[in-house]
Amino acid sequence: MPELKASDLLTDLAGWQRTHHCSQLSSADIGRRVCLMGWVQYRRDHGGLIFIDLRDRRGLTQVVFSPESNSRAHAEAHVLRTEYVLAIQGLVRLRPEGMHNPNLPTGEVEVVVEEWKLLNRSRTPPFLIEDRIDVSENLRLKYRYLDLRRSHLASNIILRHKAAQSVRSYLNSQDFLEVETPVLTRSTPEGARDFLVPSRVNQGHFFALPQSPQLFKQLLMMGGLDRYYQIVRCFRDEDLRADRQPEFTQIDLEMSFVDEEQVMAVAEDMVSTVFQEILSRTLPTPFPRMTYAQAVRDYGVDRPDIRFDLRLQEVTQVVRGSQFRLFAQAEVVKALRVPGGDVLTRKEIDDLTNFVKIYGAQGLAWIKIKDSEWQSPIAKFLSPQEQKSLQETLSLVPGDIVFFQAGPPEMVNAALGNLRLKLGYRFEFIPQDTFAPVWITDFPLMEWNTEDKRWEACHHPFTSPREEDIHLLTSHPEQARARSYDLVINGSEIGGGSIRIHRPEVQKDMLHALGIDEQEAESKFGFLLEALQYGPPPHGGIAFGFDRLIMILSNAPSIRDVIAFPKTQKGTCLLTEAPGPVSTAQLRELGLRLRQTGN
RNA sequence: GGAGCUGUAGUUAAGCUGGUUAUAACGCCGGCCUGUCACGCCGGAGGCCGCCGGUUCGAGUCCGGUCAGCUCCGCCA
Repeated sequence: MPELKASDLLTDLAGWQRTHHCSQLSSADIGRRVCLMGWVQYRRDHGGLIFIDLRDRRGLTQVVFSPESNSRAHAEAHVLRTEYVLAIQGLVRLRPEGMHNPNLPTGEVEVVVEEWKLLNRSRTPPFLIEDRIDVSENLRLKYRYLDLRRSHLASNIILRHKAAQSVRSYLNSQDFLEVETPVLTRSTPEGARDFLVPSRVNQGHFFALPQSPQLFKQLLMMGGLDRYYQIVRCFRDEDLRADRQPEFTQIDLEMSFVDEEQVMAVAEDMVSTVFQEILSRTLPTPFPRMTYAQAVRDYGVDRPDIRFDLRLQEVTQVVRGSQFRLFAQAEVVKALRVPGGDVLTRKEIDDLTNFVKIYGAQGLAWIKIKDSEWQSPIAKFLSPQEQKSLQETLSLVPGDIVFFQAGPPEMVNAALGNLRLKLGYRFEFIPQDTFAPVWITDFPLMEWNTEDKRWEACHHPFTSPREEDIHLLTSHPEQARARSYDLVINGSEIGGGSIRIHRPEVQKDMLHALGIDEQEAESKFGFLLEALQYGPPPHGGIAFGFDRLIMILSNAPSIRDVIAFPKTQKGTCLLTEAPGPVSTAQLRELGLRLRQTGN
C-alpha cells in the first residue's frame, strides 16, 4: 500500500459550511449531523482510533476518527499533525460512561467523523499553541498570528472589542456623535514629539500624525456638533514603556455648554457602565476626588493608587533642629511608616535603597521599631526629644519600619511615592481584584520648565484657568489653577481632560503667559484663534487611554498584551520588520535626501 | 541619552570555583497501540552555548565590545 501523504489529501471547502463553533456542542445536540472547522490542537492517535481536539477561537471539541464509521477517513487521518486545518462532518454523540472530560465545556460529547477535508497543512509551530507554555516575547511578537491563536491573548482582544462596543453604545445613548478627524494634520504646538509625514505634492512641507484630536474636537464644538466622541488612534514619537506605545487608542470626547461637573459625570458613568458590562463589577459613583496637592502630599505622585492606605507624612519641622545635617538642612523631609515592616532584612533594605536611587535619592534612612527598641543607623543623630516627637507624629508602634527621604520635594515625593508602591506589593497591602478609581483635580495651570527656562502648560495651552484665577495669568501664572481633571484607577492614569478656553481674550493672556508671541501663535494655530472669534460655546471634554483601560479590565501587565500587533521597546515591529528603508526613487519623489552616515 | 535583567537543541530551562562526549522536560521524526483527552510504550534525530574580540594550555563559564528582547530613569498625559 503506497504511503499516504498529507499533500495528496489537500482539498478546498467544496461547498461545506460549518454549522457550529468548537465551543457550542453539548448533550442537547446528540444525534445531530454537524460540520466543524478549525485547527488540530491535540492529536491522540491510538492506531485503531484517533482523537483530535479541534480548536477555533471559541474552544475545543473532541472529534473521533474510527474505522467503524468510515475506514478510509480513519486511515487518512493518520497524517494529521498539530495546527493542520481541517473540516469534519459527523454525528454528535454522548461520550461513553466515565469518559466525560469535565475540564472541557464540550466534554460531555464528541463528534464521530463521517467525512473530513484537509484544508491546509502547517509547519510545526515555533512554540506550542497553549496558554500554559511560557514563550519569550521575542518569538511571540515575530509570530504574532500564532500567539493570537492562544486563548490568553485572543481573550484580551475579544474583551477589547466588547469594551469598545460598550463605550460606543453608552455614548450613543447619551446623544453623542461619532465623528472622524484627520490623521494627516498639522504639527501640534506643545507636548510630545510628532511623527512626521512628508508631503509629495507640497515638497518641503510635512503632515504630523495627531497626538490627539484636541484642536479638531474643539472645532467640532465651534461647529455646533454639541457632543462628540471618537475611538481614535493617536501617535507620539517618544520612548516606550510597559504602558506606552507610539501608536495608541483614545476614547476621545467633547461636550458643549457644560462645566467640569457634567463632563466628569458622563465620564464616570461611562467607565462604570463598561465595568458593569465587561466584568459585572459595580463601581459606585460618584468616584472619590482628590486635589493634585493632596495627592502629591499624601502619595508622592499625581496618580495615587488608593487601593491601600499607606501615606507619606511630612516631618520637616520635627527634625529641623536635628544633629543629622541631611535632615536639618533639607528643603523637605518626609516619612513612610510601614506597619509590620520590621521583618525586612538588611539585604532587602539595601535593595530598597538602590531602588530609591533611581529617583535621584542619595540613600534611604530608616528606623525599625523592634519591641520598643529603635534599630536605626540614624537614631544616634536624633535627640530623645526628637525621637519622642517623631514617635508621636508618626504614631510609631513596635513592628513598624519608617523610611525617610530628605531633599528637594520633587525627589522626595518621587522616591517615597514609588517606594510606597513597591512596599505595597512586597507586604501584599494591595488587594487583588479591586478597582479604586479617583479623580485628581485642581492641577496647576502651568509649570516651570527648568531646562528650557519657561512656563509650559501642564495639560495643554487651551485649558481654561479657574474663573477666579484668570487675573493671575498676567501677574502670578504659577498660582493659577486649571479647570482640568484626571481619572486614575489603581494608580494608573487612564483619563484626563479639561474645560477649554472659549473666550479669545483669555486665550491671548494664556499664550502670553506661556511666552508664545502673536506671530508664533498665528503660525502654529492661527486657525483656532480665528475660530475663537466666531462665538464658540463653553466646552470641555476628556480623553481616556483605551489601551490602559483594557489593561486594567484584563489585568494585563503590559500594553502589548491588549494590542493585536504592538511594537517592541525600540519601536519596531518584529513581524513586519517596520520601520524599513525606502528606495531612493521614493525619497526623490518626496524631495528628500538622507544624510550620508559613516563618513 | 542613561541604569538594570535576560540571551544554551524547535521551545522552556539546568550547566558549581574555567577541564574531556553540553543535560532535562516538552515538542519533532519512526514504530506499536480501539477510549484517549497535556494519551501511553519503544526507538531516533536535533547545538555557531546571540555575535565579535580578548585572557588562558584550555571558555557555555572570566574580561571588553556589540546586537536583540524586557523593566526602569530621562522623555511622554
